[in-house]
Amino acid sequence: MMTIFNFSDALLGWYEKHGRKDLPWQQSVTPYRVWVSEIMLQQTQVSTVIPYYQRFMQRFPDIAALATANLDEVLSYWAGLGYYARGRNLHKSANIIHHQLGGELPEDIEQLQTLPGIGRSTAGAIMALAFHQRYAILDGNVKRVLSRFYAVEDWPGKPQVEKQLWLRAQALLPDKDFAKYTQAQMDLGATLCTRSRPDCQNCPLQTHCAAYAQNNVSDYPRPRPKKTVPVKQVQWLVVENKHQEILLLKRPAMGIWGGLWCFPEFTDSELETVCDRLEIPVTDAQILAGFQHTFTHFKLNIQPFKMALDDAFSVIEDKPDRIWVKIKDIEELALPAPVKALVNQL
DNA sequence: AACCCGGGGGA
DNA sequence: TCCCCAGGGTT
Repeated sequence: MMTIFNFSDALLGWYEKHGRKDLPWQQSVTPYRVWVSEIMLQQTQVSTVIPYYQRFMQRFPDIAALATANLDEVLSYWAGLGYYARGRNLHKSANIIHHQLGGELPEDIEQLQTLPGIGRSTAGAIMALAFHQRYAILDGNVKRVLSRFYAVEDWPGKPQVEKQLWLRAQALLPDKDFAKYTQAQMDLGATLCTRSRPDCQNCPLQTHCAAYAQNNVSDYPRPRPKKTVPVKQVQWLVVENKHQEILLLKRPAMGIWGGLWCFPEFTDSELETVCDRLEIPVTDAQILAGFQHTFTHFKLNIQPFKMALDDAFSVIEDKPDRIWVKIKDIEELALPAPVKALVNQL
């Protein structure tokens, strides 16, 4: 008697033995806990997320706590995780839920996707993990697994390819155990069908994996087309007053490091112009060690300077987007990684 | 140094 | 509808 290979059965069987069941967001599961974890897990690996998740849930244990907190505090809990729009959107969505949707996450995929920060894949994950409904996800793990399983000959980020992968993902859904199945896919991609050195010998899908049959698993997924990245130059000014406080400016909500605190930044301006703009006296600046910060789309060459204001300067009061802060209190603030790195050098 | 990754917003 | 953007971590 011939049996047909069943993808979801194979995956679920593997999950029972080898899947992860002790992640923080798998304990006392609620839609809110699933939601926060899924947002943090966008672009970010489990091991990085865990400590942030613990701290975040301790401070914002439910939707009401998050909605009523101020955005700066939310961002300070996000600082270091990257992609700060996620934190802003999480806060914005919590407010929409708290004030307009009766305080609970909607149990409806269309409505979930209207909330800022929740796209199709995250909505699918919430529907499956929190509400046990039959929805597919298509995160990086699933894209990698399916690209290999079907030997997909194009970059999975390409819109046309992505569309096909969604269809595949939906076609493979089981008819029950949606939460387990969703977790199983993520676990397989994260722990076994990894980008480098996948453990094909222990893979439940090995017998029907097209890439494995071709003996070229590591050629999938096909890479993103390359682009050359521009290098940008920027100067940062570390201004210290007589109270050993540092001047930080809040960046605009849009763009790089939106809403986070940074050193005053300039590119070509004269020091005099910069001081003028900052309403501080022109003082000799000392050059500090430069360093580079790399993004996917560009590189940033950062040249910091330090300026110590003399006793004659009386501190101008803080404004909403401008603050004088003691080094030891700086940890409380939402700072991008290279700012934190420079602070640690001071 | 190259590569990875969900969603928003503008072209 | 497509392309660009964003940031820290891993390899």
